[in-house]
Amino acid sequence: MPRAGLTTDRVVAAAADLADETGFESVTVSALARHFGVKDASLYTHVRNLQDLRVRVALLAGGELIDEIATAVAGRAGKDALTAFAGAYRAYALRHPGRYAATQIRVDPSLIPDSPALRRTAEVTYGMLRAYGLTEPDLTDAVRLLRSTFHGYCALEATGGFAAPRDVQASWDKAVEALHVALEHWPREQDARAVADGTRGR
Amino acid sequence: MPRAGLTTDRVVAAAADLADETGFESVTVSALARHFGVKDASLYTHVRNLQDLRVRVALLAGGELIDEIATAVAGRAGKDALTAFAGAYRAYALRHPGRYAATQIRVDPSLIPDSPALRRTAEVTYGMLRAYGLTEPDLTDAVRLLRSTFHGYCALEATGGFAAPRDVQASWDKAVEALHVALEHWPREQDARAVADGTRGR
DNA sequence: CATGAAACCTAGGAGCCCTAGGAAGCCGGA
DNA sequence: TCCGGCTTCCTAGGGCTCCTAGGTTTCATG
Repeated sequence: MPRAGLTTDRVVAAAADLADETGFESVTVSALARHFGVKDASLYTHVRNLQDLRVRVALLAGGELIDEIATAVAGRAGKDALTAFAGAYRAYALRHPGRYAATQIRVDPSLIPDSPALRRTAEVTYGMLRAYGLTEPDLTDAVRLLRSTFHGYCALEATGGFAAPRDVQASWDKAVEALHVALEHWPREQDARAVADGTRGR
Repeated sequence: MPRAGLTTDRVVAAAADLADETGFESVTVSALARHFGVKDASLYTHVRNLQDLRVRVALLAGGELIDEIATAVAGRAGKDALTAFAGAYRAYALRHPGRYAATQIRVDPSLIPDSPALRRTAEVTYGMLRAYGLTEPDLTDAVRLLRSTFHGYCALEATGGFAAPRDVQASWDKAVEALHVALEHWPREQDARAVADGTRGR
């Protein structure tokens, strides 16, 4: 019987495709083995276990995502860069729902430095914000705000969270504009004082 | 042998507690049966299947969440209401990670009208935004922006997405302030035109 | 052609979801 | 008090999953 010619990369790529088709949660060693016409035990030569497979898919997807974002942002600045970043981000999430879901798993922090994708993500994101003239810690706060909104929007959209009869693309564009406004009028110290005296718990 | 005295409500409540302790994904019929000292087949008297159990946990958590938010928002308006809403939202997500994760599952749209929690969520959210003077479709856009940011932030925080050495609570406070700024300077039509001529894809 | 390193296999254990049908507790009314 | 009858909980079992141990086959290389 001829061999399937499996490698770790081929297995991971097939897992990513399967995730996009049927959902990241339903990516299973058995289903993957069926796809290759192979017994499931055979896959454990190329992948340590299911967790390892998922992490590999996550790193693959994270790299693809930041590559597309970096391409879209290249040569742009300020609002221009922000809308390009946002567009590329959501486009990837819609085009590759399973891969995108993979990027959200909790990954062992010890192997984060091994991944160039995560470092590049930080570089591109902070670079995009340079035009807004923020300094630490506001810069980190702004990055967290953007990541949260982008991810939250895509996650809610993916799970059917936006039921209202309003075009989702139009809402997205408005949200990006609103974020741009927030970045331009970023709350500084004197503004923060007023809120601190208000209703915040601590 | 005395009976365990199970009911659907008790099973769902135990599932929610188990979710908070060990994660929503690891809530299993078998584990739940062990918790009650009962065979797993016995639970199928009270719950149709695992999917049904998860939906019930989601509806329970959604109700609890909106109740706490409504209590926090009551009697407040504008920025005051926004910070109260945000604080109650994140506090629930941190205190009940498993229940909160449950609220994010995709639920059959046909049984949404049965759930008063979802209607109340819409009422409270739209009511909170009244002070900002927005009208449709900006109102829906703003609701989507807030939900996205709140959910995205809590989701990223839960999966360890915020690695930078910056206090997460402080970042959250800044994000809420930034959202308030965005709502006060909400981009209107004349502003939108400038962006439309810019880099947006379509 | 031999040999060593892989890729791939069979066999099997354990956990999970779920169904079908039987036994046991608990309630009402006679 | 006793006796149906309803409900709860059980045993039994099938199917799918992850994963390990150890054997066999394929393939490249000397």
